[in-house]
Amino acid sequence: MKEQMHSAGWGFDWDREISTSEEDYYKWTQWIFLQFWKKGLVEYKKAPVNWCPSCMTVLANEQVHEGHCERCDTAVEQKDLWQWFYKMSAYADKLLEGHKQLDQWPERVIKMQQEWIGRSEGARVKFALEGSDGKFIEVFTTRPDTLWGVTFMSIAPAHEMVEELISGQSDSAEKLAEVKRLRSQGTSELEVVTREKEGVFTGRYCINPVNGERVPIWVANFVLMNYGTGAVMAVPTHDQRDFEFAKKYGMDLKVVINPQDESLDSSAMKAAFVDDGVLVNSADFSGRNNREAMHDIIEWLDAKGFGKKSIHYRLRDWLLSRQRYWGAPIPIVHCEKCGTVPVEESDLPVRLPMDVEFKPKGESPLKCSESFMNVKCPKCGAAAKRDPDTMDTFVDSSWYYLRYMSPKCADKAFDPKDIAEWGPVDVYIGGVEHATMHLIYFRFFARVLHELGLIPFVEPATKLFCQGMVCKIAHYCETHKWLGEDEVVEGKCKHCGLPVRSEVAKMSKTKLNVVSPETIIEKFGADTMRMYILSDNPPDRDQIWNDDGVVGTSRALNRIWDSCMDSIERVRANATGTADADRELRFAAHSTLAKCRQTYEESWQFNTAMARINELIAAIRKQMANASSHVVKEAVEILVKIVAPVAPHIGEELWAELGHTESIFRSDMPVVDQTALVKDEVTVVIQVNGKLRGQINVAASTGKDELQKLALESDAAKKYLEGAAPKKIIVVPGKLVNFVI
RNA sequence: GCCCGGGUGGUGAAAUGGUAGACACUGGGGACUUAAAAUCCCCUGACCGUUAGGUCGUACCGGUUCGAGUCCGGUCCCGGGCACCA
Repeated sequence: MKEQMHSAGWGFDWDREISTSEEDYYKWTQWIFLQFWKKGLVEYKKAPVNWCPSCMTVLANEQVHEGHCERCDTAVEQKDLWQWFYKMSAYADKLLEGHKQLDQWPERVIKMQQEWIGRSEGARVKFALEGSDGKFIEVFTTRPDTLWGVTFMSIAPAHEMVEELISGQSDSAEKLAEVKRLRSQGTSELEVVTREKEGVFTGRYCINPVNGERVPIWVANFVLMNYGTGAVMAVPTHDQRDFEFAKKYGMDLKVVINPQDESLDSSAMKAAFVDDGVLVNSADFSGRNNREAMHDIIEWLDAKGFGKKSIHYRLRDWLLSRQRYWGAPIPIVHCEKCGTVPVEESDLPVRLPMDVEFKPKGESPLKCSESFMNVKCPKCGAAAKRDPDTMDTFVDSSWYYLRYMSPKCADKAFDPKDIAEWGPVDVYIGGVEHATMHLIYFRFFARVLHELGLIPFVEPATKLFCQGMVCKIAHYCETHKWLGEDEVVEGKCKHCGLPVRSEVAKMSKTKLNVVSPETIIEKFGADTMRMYILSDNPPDRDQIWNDDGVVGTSRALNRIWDSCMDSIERVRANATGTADADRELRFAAHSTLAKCRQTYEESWQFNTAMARINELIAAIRKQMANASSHVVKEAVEILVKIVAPVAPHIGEELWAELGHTESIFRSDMPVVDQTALVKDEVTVVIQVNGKLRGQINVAASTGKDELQKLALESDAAKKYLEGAAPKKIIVVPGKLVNFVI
């Protein structure tokens, strides 16, 4: 990797190299954990993981296909584990608020983050549990206006009251077995939304506070424990998901909102009515517009003690624990007497042990290391155990930019002086795939570190640029999984002959569709590779990898070299050229210079800048023999200057060949001569009804009236107007004249 | 399914609401050469036409506009994300 970067000529400061897996880095990742702990932002709670009983390991959602393990096809279970969290949801509002100062971040990233954080306003409403002493189930709803239409309640399979609700009934065992099945179904959002909606009736009822109606309580596989309260009121007439569920299980339907001037018949409804309308069957609120009544309904709920206005976020707490080896060990000790106790800062780092067996045993690999696990409680000194888990690697990447600013700092995570000097990051570059996860963790960390007084800024990066993803075709065989390109022969798997499924996907190690730039460097050199990448397509657009065009870039660089060599002759001749040639060449050189400066400094539209460089090369070649020596010299030097940042090797070499003794990278970019950009003649298009019918060349200074006159005299106008007067004439000086007939 | 992007020649693409296809790749033709490579020049969206020129054309359908690849509404397809790939 490093070798590759060197050979490509990327200008990294290797003195700042860091490695998040080294203890001088993860020591500080652990230290930051302790600061979060002190601030009360660390929580230990139970959370489910995907568990493959055959592989004895925790699976990522992407390793689970239709409820089965990707590797061995065993049915995946959900296993509750005690795990560590950062309380990121407490920062939901602050993270949304922070978007206001991110005016140099792409709009789409902000949009995605807003959606991800998902602020929604509504109410929490308590439904009393029938036949209990004061117990209740609390729901969060964004639609308190539909409270009178509730016909059942759905609670998450993982809801803490499920066992209690179901117990003591003749068929409790069957129901619990069914709930267990629903619990095993996985909690990824994609899964939850796509899979068949299923439920189990608990046999119990709760009471709708607004009208005293009995509401059956169901356990439903589309309700998530980590969203809201884990319980939702169901209004099948006005929510499509509830509608489908009610139809499937034969639940009641009750209309509480009618479209304007129409009356819905619940038995005839084919889908939920989700638009706004007029409230009906809703006590005192009947007859009002549902949207307008919302606020009053919430106030009424509050006054009556039925519920409260509530703002809820989709953003969840950040699950840190990983049952893996690589990662920073969580600096916590579990003591029987003292509970969970943080490791003393002076005892950091908690080092990854070396005596670890990697056989999957269904537990963290660290757990088998006696030397690691057995420790004294930092509080009471009694024998205790270390936490066996390591941290999510997203934690490492949430603060590495600070370590880059202060890589050698030995006694702190980073030196405030360095951070003040370098931070925040001026331009942060990464793919959009990080829009919601990494970039939110990254912002969350900066905010907390700021509140801890450790960094002076709140937002970690002033400007964000998302380069497009490099994609390539990837192949998948049912038996042999992801295949490299050389393992596919005529659309079939080389190993078993089965047809492969192919898709264009982001390059990734898992999908075996990665290409390295080395082959291009070997064949054409680093300059060609660098320039080709910039020429090929706009940097923010996804790209399907293809190196067919590389020869074009290679040829362009050769032409630059040849032109420079030729120019040396011409310059030495001290020739005087024609005025036309001089003017054209100066125009080409300075307009290209202007484009490149603007591209490098601002727009980053490199592909079009590279196209303009090609045009300048052509102009130099065309005018070389006709232009004056000093103009040729100027044009060639501009060319070399604008090429050098992209192709530094050839740039430096040519600069020396042109007679300069100092490095090109120590010289300034030339300044655009505006007078060279002035054109005295322009082409104006003649249109008839918006269709191109001809063109005329006129002086650039031609005004509107004069242009209209000239256009009327043009051959095209004569031909298409046939002497008749046009209904309307649109004149855009310097551009076009459009006759409407 | 939801959120965010994208869709323009054979290919990568260009185009402040104003000449669609700049610049390249591929392909075709030619020059140079004993020959080949390299290099250079010309052509290369489709259809009609000998030329001049014309018609169509920016995923699809509709709208706004003198004028739409560009703006608006809807549809389809592809990619990214959906919280343990990182």
